[in-house]
Amino acid sequence: MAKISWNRQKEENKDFFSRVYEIAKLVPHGRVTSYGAIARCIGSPQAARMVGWAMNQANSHPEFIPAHRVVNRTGLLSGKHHFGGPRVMQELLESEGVRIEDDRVVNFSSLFWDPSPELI
DNA sequence: CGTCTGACGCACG
DNA sequence: GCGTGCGCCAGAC
Repeated sequence: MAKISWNRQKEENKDFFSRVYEIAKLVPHGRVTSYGAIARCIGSPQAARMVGWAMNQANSHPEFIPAHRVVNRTGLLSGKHHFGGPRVMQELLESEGVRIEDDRVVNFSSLFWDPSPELI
């Protein structure tokens, strides 16, 4: 039983990551979403931290993942230190027209893109 | 195997 | 609106 459930667990984890990346790729240019929103969207509302981990691993993913469009629920650029430099994430967002003030997305509630209704 | 650590979110004050 | 504490769960050591 151990081995089978272990493999199943492994597959579910892989599926989880794949779904996270799939959602992240759907975020429109110039819009942002949150880790928790992605987690809710794939049916694991308490896995927001895992979404963060998935974004951390997004570099090694073969496809391009716009991880800079994913921020925390307050619009804070909590992952900016993982883009090679502390300013990279902000510059990427600003290049898309998203204004940043004090590491926070300006007008976050309007720019927020909720994946749950859109994905269906 | 126990413990710590987070790119989180929520409740509480 | 902000700081603190806690639950969450996969990895690192």
